[in-house]
Amino acid sequence: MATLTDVAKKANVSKMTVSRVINHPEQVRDELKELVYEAMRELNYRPNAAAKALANKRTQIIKLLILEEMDTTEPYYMFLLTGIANELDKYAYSLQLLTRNNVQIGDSDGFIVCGMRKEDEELIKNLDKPVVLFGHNEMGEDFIDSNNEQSMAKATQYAIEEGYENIVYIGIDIDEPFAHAREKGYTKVMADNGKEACTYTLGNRSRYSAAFIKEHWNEFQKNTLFLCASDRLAMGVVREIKEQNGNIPEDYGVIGHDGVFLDQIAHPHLTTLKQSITEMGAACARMVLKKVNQDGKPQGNQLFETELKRGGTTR
Amino acid sequence: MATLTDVAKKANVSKMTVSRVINHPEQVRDELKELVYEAMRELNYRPNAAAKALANKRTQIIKLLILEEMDTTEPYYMFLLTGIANELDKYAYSLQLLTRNNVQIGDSDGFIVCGMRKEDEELIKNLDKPVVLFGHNEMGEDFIDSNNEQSMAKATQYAIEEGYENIVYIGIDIDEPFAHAREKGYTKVMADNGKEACTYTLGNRSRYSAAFIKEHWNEFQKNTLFLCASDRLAMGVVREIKEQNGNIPEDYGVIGHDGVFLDQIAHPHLTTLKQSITEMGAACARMVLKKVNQDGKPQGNQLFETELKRGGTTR
DNA sequence: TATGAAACTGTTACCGATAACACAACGATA
DNA sequence: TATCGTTGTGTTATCGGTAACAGTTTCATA
Repeated sequence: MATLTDVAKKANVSKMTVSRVINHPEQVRDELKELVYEAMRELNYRPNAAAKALANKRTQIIKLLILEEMDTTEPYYMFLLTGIANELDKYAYSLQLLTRNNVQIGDSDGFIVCGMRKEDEELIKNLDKPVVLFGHNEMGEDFIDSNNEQSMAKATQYAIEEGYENIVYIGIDIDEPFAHAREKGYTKVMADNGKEACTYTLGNRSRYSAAFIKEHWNEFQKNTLFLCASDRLAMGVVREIKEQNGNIPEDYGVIGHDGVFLDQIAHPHLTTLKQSITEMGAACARMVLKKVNQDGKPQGNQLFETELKRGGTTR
Repeated sequence: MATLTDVAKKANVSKMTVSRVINHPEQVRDELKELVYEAMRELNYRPNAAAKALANKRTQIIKLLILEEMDTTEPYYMFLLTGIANELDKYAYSLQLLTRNNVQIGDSDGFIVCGMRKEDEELIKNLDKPVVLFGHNEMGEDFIDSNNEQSMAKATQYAIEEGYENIVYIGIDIDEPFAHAREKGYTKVMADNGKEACTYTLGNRSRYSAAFIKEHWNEFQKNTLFLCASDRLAMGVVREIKEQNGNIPEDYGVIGHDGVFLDQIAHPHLTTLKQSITEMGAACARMVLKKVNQDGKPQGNQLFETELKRGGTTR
């Protein structure tokens, strides 16, 4: 592997000049810059991350802290991970995976935290390095999230346009911002269209939503659409409607939310609001790195649109 | 953060002695060792990975190369990842996630490769650092895998003991060692018990197995168990049996394989052969690190047992 | 033409660890 | 007692970068 020194020799300049070309190119004459770039190309120079880290008193490590229990968790973390990892890679940063049990181990330059619940505030506040959250929060931390409200608004609008007479919202029974935002998107559009909102909330398990449908089956007339706050809930709804011999999608429609894996496992495939998790992961990575380089300066937040992906559960 | 030098001062020895206590403790007198340990504890010393990496001409990075397409992939990679990451963490190593598209980027001390197919041999052979595969292979590379043959043998045995008269094997239609091993486990136990093997292979999609059941429904008498090479196939089978109004688990049994996520999504939960992916991940990590420290010396392979996890699809 | 600020570029020291070598203390051997 | 191998510890140089400072060139200005 070629080093800075090799490049410097080849370009007939000092190591420092090469280092500058990389980190502060504006301080170097164009002429020399060209020479250096040329030498780097010829030698296929790749900076040594360890040396860089040592000199900068950095670790070149970002930790990803996953607070959710993984065995109950949906597989979207895989996408998040690749999104983050690939982006970090570009800056010679690497990713370290943490769970609740090993936060304290070792050093890093920053954190990305996901699966956070309210009771984790304390934990987050104790982190001594720049933090970006994956998921909305109200404690003022920078975050990346889906635009949950807009997402559900879009779905509701779509359901109305498709002519579903009754639109029932099945939300998640948890006091977290994302859950409220999703519900709000629904109620707002319903109100705007002079329709009456009909909202239920359940624990996020397909058997709960299945049980719910079973119990209330006679209340649901034909031409009803069930707008669910997660694909998991949507799956339970679909399952029970089929059990009751209801017709999907003619008489009953179902829309889920998340669009990661579950929607494709379901039969028929779910109509869902798909999040672009990989992109959001990349955004998380960019945001922490920026924050690291700006000495922890707040970066605000960034919301991503979801895509309405039509499956076999709506007409 | 305390450094080697700090510890050395506190213990009244040279840096080198401290370094030795860490890396070659047998070369240091017990008396001094105690002093050093004491100092390390008091200062809460954590070695600086970057410095270590630089001095050792290592990167302290292991790359995980995932060759499968992730959107069709089951979420067990999350478990694999945490298994690997947590283990690497213990040795101040970090994990870098790669997909097919960015193998060449940057440096590392070793590779863990998973989702490998035969056509990837070339790619693997070109890796210039120690490699451990997750998944059986016949190219002589060290690997970690489930004991697929034994796993299916166990399931077959179980099905026989439970009194299922006919046991049909639904395998995956792919020419890879794991697929053959699973089938072999089945056929062997069937032969040993004087029963006739009945084997089909399909593409690994639930709609294929569902279609298959539909097509052959009249051939399957009551008291048949379907032993499937994946939970995905098992899900399709369950779906179609229900569709045909077959009784699960009384008249028809279904056993899947993998035990990661899908078995829990299915309704009822699948009886499946659960792999302990997290442990296997840790084993991968240990193996590459050992290989790295032994200059690439072959490590052989390691097979993990699966656990027969009873769900609602067998009696 | 002398002068000083601005714009570049080079030198030195250092980040925190380790290997290789140098050296001291020790007991065993002749 | 002189010599030697062992064992244990310290010294030095080095890994590949970067910041801080020092030195040089350039050019507008007096």
